[in-house]
Amino acid sequence: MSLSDIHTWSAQAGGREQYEYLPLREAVWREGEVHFYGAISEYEKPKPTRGSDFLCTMTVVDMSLDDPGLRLHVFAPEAKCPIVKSLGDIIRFHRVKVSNYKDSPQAVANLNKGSSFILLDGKNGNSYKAYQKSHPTFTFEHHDLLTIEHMRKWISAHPLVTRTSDYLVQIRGIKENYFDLCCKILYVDDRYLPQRVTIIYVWDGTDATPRTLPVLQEEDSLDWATLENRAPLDTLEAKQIPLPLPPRDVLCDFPPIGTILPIIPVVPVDSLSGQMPQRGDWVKFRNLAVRTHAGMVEALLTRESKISLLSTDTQLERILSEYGRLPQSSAKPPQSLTVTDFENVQFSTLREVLTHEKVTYKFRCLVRVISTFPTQVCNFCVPLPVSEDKVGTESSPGFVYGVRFTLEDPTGRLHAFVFGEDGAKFFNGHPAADLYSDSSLVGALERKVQKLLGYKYLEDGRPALERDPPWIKVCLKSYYTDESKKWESRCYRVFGTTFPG
DNA sequence: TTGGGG
Repeated sequence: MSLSDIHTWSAQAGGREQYEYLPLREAVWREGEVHFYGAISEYEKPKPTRGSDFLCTMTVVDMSLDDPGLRLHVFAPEAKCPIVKSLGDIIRFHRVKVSNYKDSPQAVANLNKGSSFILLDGKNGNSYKAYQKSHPTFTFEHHDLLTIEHMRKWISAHPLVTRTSDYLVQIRGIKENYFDLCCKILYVDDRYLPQRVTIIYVWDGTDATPRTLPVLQEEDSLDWATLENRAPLDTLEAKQIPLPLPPRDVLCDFPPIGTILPIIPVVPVDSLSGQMPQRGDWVKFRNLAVRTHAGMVEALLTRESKISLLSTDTQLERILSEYGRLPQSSAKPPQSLTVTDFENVQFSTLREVLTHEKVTYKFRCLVRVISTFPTQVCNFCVPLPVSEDKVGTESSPGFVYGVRFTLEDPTGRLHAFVFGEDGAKFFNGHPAADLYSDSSLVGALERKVQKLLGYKYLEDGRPALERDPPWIKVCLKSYYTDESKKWESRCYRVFGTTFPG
């Protein structure tokens, strides 16, 4: 029995009100209102309109019209919009108007004007119970059962055709002002709800291409004692270069590789309630805007953006080669201005450092130094505290290195301290000294640090406004400063690393 | 009424 047999038969059966369900190819040509069954091949979550309704759009297909199918717009109060669970589900619509838009047929259903629908699972063997219905009562005859069974068989044998977009990129390819992205929702951060700021963290397994950074402003007024004790992940307080990351317990559930892209809705949060994706979902964002903030790429969800369902068989996974832990944009094999001890130790991503199960541990990473504290090289060394019994003796006080680097790789950012002997080793050939009395040493160190921070110079010798730090290898160790709050006081240090300069 | 693959 063909689909049109079923459809025609439906008009003849039974005694009460009858609906003739048209094959979509026929519905497209029919004047006035039509009824049809369709398999959903594309679906966009409901969006507010300028009017009082929400608009939910989708593409429906059947055996008579499967490429590209029929675009369907549903106007309805937010609470009545069809909420489709998976592509390939089946929707039955009554009283839909088909018209033409830009030389293609287009169907419009208006729930305020008598349109109604039921929504069913599209997979074989599932129940015939609608998982959503626009009205408390609806017709359901034997022929409905047959149609659903017939469509399910067809759906299982026919891959759904979805349109591709010229704007579709992976996170590693984000460049343009607007883009589309297929990605997994890792976390929806509502911590800043009082200010009604929500951040949607997404991932697709690829690394964002590193951005240039602004030159650092002089800012040496922070107190060292508070620096080491400040929680390294306390994002909102970080100075100059922010470390915006979800809380550690959330981060621990994230994959170890690939950039986490924050998507920030710049529409009223209320208008998003119906379309806010859930943790774990794979979705397609359409028409996101790009913003770069402190050298990190962010996406903005605007009024023009849309959130679409993605078919569940979409699987994206980075090939875990020997370079799986290395940034996708770095040279292979990696080039580095530094040399580390333990060259045989495998690289870790900064996310692996941040989420490692042990508080104290040692790692080797490929990172960029995106800022230093202090910013002025003449403050890189501090006097050793003079012990009581030495006060008044002849010996001049010694100096040690005391610098904090902000490190970045595609997976995260953290602060790492370069202290004492580890600092002297890092700044190879320049032992700690009273830098205020040694301008030639300051000059030598400045040249090193500017290389590290990726400063570029204009033709007249002035530093360019943008800089592009190179990749360097570093050994990192994690430790804590407070026995009673090990995780809260966790810090990182650079060790076993030499920067010949 | 509302919007529509930029």
